[in-house]
Amino acid sequence: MESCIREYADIDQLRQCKANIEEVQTAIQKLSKALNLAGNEVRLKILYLLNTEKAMCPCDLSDVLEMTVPAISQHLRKLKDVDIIRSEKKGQTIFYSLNNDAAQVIISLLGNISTNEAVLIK
Amino acid sequence: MESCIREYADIDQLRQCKANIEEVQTAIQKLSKALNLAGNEVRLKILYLLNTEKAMCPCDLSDVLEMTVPAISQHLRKLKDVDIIRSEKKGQTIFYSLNNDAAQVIISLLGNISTNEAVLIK
DNA sequence: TAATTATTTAAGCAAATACTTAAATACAAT
DNA sequence: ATTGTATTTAAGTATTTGCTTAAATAATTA
Repeated sequence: MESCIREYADIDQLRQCKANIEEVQTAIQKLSKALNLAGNEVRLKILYLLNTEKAMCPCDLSDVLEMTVPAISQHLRKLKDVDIIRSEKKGQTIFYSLNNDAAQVIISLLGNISTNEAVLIK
Repeated sequence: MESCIREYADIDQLRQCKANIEEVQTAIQKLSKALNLAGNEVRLKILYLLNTEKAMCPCDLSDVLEMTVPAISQHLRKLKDVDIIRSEKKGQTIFYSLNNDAAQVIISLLGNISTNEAVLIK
């Protein structure tokens, strides 16, 4: 693209950056995917609830979050598709819970949310 | 909505959840907003670069990320709108850098990305 | 002052998102 | 077997998103 013409553009720095970015490419891609999923108010609430309540069914979540069951179900599917949550069937009820391995990043964000001064976003 | 009819639905638990959610409502809203911004591959790369390079201009970012300048500029604006980043003008160049206060959450996520086993997302 | 460079803004558009409602599936109970 | 409950799936739709290109601003240089 070579859009920089500034003579004081540090060509070496930029080359370094490109190499650097390429190295973390897949890690960033995965992280952004996880953050994108958590970056939805409804889904973050679901994750928050699963973190505090251990396990909940779509029906309960629908109640608590005051949303239709299909809407909840579709969010759950997205989270399950990337293994952030897992499901366990008991009778005709399906209980969802956090998959602690993959949800680690998000759990750490949620952990201190109630007493969180770190969230200074406008 | 009252979609749960299961007799073993713990009504008290659900009421507790609702109260709980209401309490963290604004915190979750803010956090999801931040995560949503970071949950975009291009923006996460920008944040990663700003974290390692201290400050960069749209022009440099355009070079490194191989995207048009307007595309970069629009991402920067979104990040700036919520004060995750700030800008400093030097001549006709505008240098963007992380606003450590508001970017704290994200910085902590990026900090260990290169050696990150925590990101197990598919 | 005119041309160049860095950046933003605006308009347009294709793709993604998040809901809605209706239908399908699966299990349970009568 | 039939009805009822829990859930998912599918189709439709309005909104949002992230780019594109072109034009507008602003600062620098010739």
